[in-house]
Amino acid sequence: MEKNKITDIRVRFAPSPTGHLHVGGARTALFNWLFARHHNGKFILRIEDTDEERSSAENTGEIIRSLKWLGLEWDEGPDKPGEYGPYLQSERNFLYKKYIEKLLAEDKAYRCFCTQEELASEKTRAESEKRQYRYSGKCSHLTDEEINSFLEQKRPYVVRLRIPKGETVLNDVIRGRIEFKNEIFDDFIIQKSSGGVVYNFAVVIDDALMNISHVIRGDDHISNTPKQIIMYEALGFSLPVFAHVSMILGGDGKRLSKRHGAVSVDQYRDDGLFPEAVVNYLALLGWSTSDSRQFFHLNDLIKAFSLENISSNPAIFDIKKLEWLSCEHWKLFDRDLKRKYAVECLTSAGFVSGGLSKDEIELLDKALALVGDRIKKTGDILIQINFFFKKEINYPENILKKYFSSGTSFLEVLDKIVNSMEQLENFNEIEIEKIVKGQAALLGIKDVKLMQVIRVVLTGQEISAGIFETIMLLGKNKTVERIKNIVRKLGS
RNA sequence: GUCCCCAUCGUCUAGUGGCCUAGGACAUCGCCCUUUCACGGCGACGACAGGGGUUCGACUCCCCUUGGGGACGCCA
Repeated sequence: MEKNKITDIRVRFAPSPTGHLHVGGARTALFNWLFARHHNGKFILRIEDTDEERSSAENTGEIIRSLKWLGLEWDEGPDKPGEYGPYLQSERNFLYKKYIEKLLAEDKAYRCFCTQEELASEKTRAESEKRQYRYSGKCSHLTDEEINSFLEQKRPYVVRLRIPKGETVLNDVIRGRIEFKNEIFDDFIIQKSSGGVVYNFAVVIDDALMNISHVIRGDDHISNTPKQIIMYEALGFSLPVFAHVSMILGGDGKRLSKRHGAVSVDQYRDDGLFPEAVVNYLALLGWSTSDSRQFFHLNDLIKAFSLENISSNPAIFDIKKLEWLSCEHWKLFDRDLKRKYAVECLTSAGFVSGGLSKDEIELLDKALALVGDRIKKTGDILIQINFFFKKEINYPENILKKYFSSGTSFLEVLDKIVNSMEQLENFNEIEIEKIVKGQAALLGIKDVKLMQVIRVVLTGQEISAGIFETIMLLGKNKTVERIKNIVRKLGS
C-alpha cells in the first residue's frame, strides 16, 4: 500500500563548501543516504556554494572525497548529472527568477525600496524602545504608480515575502508537532538588491524542483523551517516531510569546534580509523535499535535504519567508542580487505613500492593472520608488521639502553642460541622454544625475559605477536642474521 | 531580548503508564587468561535534573523552574 510513496523517495545532502566535511554533516549525510537506500530511493548531493566569499572548489572536492571515503555514493550530484540538475546551487540562478516573478504577480511578495539607512534607523529605534525589531512593512502597500516610478528611477530594491497572519505548523518526524506564530516573522527578504536570491528561498525552490520527498537535516534549521513552509505554500508546492536531527556536541556539551580535537571526517581518516567503523559510530550517534545492537556493517544499517528511531537529544562525540568499533570492524574484515589496508600502509610508509610481489603478498597475509586482533587503526598495522618487511632493523637508543646496557649481558646467550638455531635440522617452533627455554634455565632467568630480548632483537620494538610464531614467519635466515648482527654490533 | 529544540549511568542509548529493586554498549576499576602488546572471560562502580500536578500507579502524560543547545542577516 505504501508502494507509491516508497518508489518516490528522494533525499538530499546539501553542504555548503565553506570547510571540510564536519562529523555532524557526515552524520546528516549518512542518515539521508541510509534512508534512501532503505527505501530504494534516490540520494542527491547538492552543493550550496552561493556564498562566494567562503565557498571554494577545493572544499567541494574535499567534501566529495570524504563522502566517498565513507562509502556514501550519491545517485545525482555535481559529478553525476541527473534530470534535476544542475547540482551546484551557483549554477541554478536562472531557475529562481521565474518564481520571484510569480510571487510578485500574485502579490505574495513585494518590492521593497527602503534604503539600508532607513532600515538601520528602524532597527536602532526598535532597540532603544527595547522592542523586537521587525521590518515595518513600509513598502508593502505601495501603489502601482509608486512602484513604477521607483523602478523608472532605477532605485534598487529587494523582494520581500508577505507573511500571512496565523500560525505555521511543522510536523517533524523526529520531534512531532511544532507551532510557530507567524507574527514573530517579518516580511523577510527573498531576493537581494543584487538580484541574487536568499538561502531560505533557494532551498525551497531547489528542494521542490528536485522533488525532494524528505528533508533530513540538522536541528539548527528548525527555526528556518516555518519560513520555508510559508514559501512552499505561497508557491503552491507540496511540503516534503521534515526530520530534524540534533547536533553533535563536544565533550563539554558545547558546540563542536577545533578545541574538541578532530571535527572533520578527513581527520579521522588521517588518524587511521577505518571508514566502516566511522560510519557505524556515526549511525549510533543519535540512532539506535531497541535491542541496543552496536555493531553494524553498512548493509545492516540500511536494513535496520528508520527515521523513527532517531533520538531527539543532542549527542557528544566519544572517540574511545569509535576506536573500539574500529577494532571490532578490523576483526571481521576478510583477508582481502585487511590486505588492502595493509598495502596502503606499507606503501605510504615506503616499505614497498609499486605492487607487491607474490612472495610479499604471501608474507603479508601470513603476517596479518599472525597479528590477529591487535589493530585499532591503520597505524597499528604498520607497528605490527613493519619488521617483516624491513631489510635491517634500527634499534632506538632507549631500547638498546633498556635491554643491553646494564645487568646481565644477553649477548653471550644470544650467541649460543643462534648457534643452536643454525644447527637445527628442523627449524620449527617446538625446537626453538626448547633452545630458548633451555638457555634461560641455564642462566637462571625467567624464560619470558629472554623471549622479550629476542623479540626486541628481531623486531626492534617491544611489541609483536607471539615470539615463536614471529620467528617462524621471519624465517631461519632473517632470524639468524638479525641475532648475529646485534651480537656483532654490540659485542665489540 | 524574542522564538524554538533538548534533558535516563562520565559517554551513546533501551524504555511509549504497571514487565524497572531502570536493560545494553563504550569508558573506568578489580580479578582471570597470558610470552610483550592486544584480544578474550568474569565481576564491580554508575543514571531517570528539581518541584508541582494527572493517575490506583509515573522514567514514561501535563505545567513550572533550572541547565544545555539553536535560530533570529540583502550568510548558507
